[in-house]
This record gives sequence, structure tokens and C-alpha cells, in this order.
Amino acid sequence: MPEGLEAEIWRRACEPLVGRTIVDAVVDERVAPFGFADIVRGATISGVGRTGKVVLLDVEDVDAERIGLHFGMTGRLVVDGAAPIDRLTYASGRDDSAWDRVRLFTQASPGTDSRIPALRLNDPRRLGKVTLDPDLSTLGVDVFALRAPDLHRALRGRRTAVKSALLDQHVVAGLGNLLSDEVLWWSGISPLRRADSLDDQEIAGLASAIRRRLPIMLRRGGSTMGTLSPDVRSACPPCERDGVPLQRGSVGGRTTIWCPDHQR
DNA sequence: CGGCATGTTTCGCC
DNA sequence: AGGCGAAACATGCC
Repeated sequence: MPEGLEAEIWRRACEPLVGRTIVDAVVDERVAPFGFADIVRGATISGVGRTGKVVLLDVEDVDAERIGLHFGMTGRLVVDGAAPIDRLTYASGRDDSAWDRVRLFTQASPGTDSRIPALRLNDPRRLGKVTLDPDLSTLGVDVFALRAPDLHRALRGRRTAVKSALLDQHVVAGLGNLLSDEVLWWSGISPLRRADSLDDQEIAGLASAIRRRLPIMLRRGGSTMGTLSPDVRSACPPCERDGVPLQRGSVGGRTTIWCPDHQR
């Protein structure tokens, strides 16, 4: 489930943590840097941020400045016992505490129960991870800030399929498999097109589709709430726009759904 | 049981 | 040197 939209939803969910102090951390050592719990114990959370698919907790008074939360394919975030996104379409809807990879406990404050972790990173497949002071400098422009000139720069000189380029976090940070298919569908561009073959108008259209669709899907609840929903992806019904059966294939090593008629 | 899954990293090949 | 594609990773679910 985690793409940039989910990361943004979880970033917002983390806002109530600002001002609290981490009194304990329990982590699965396999997904955390060495000594993570000892380093963050005593940290005061001073802000929350997000870059691409990474949620960031700014921390003070410890030997680190930021905690990075990465969700892999099946990671999800539970804050103060509540999951902002409950439904995992491609994973179980279960919330098994055995899958908790990170638990942060904060000091008791009004309205909170200190026995409940303030934050849980719950991830059955364990492809997510937690980091300290993650290097974000290699990431491309964030998907929420992206404008046509950014996209133009990002795609220039790339001979790979445009979909592969969109999935590359060094090109654009925050687009995942579902969002990439979605914005290509809306902009009428085939995922198979060479990235550097898009003309200015197509790049403007793609950037515009990203800018318009993201807020809508964010309001609806995430990457699964688009025209190419998981149901559509599995059934490949006629294209909502022109009635031609949607096509399924593999692009950039990922299952890709597109309309062979209006996406050119 | 086989295949598939919203992601990233690594390796080998140009 | 760096872009590119395939494989690997780990585990649950249909």
C-alpha cells in the first residue's frame, strides 16, 4: 500500500506526536540500524515530514536529527493505536502485533495511554525499515511538488520506458506502481513509451495529471482509490474512458495496466 | 501448491 | 561511469 500518498496520510497522522518525548523503543534489529533504540530513547519529536515515500520524524536532544520510516510493500503505520489506513488490499487486513518491527513509546500525556505504543511500524514482509538521518539527497523531486520543468529534467536522456522512469525514486520521489499507472492513464500516455520520447505537451499533461489526481486520491484515502483500482487491475474491464478492454503486462518488472486505445 | 503482491537493493552487462 | 534489467529479499494470501 505504501506510495507517496500513504506516506503523506501517515505523516499527517504523526502530527499529534510532535512535542512528545520517546521514553522507549522496541525494534526488530533486522530492520533498524545498530543501536537504534538506545539512540532515540530520550528524543523529543519536534516535527514530522515526508519526502517521497519516506515519513520523517524530526528529533531533538539525541545523537540524531531525524528518524526515517520506510514501508516497503506491506508496511503500515499505527499511531496511538489507530491505523489511518486499515485496509491492506494486497496484504491481510489483520493487525498482528507479531509483525510490529518498530514500537515507539512516549511519555504519558493528557488523553494518551502510555502502555499503547505511540507509533507502530507493522510489516509482515519486513521489507520496510527504520533509519537514522536518511540520505534524501539522491531522491528525485517530490511528487507533491513536481511541476512540468522538473519532469522534463527528470525524463531527459532516459531511454527506458516512461513507467520505469516514474517508478525510479531517483527520478521522481513518491510514485509507486499504482500511482504511475493511474497518472499515465489520465494523461493518455502509454507506459511503454520511451521516457525521452515525450514531447513538451505530453510532459505538461503528465505533470498536470499528477498535480490534479494526487489531491483527489489523497482525499479518497490513497493509491488504491483511483480509476485503476485493485479490482480493475485484476479484472481488466473495458476502459472507463473509451470502452476498449484494458491491457495487462509487465513493464519495469511490475504488473502494469493500461488502455491500448487512448494511451499512446 | 504455484503464483502473485502498493518496494528497494544488488549484481552483472553493456 | 552510469543506465538498465533481472534477480533477490521475506512473507502472507488467493
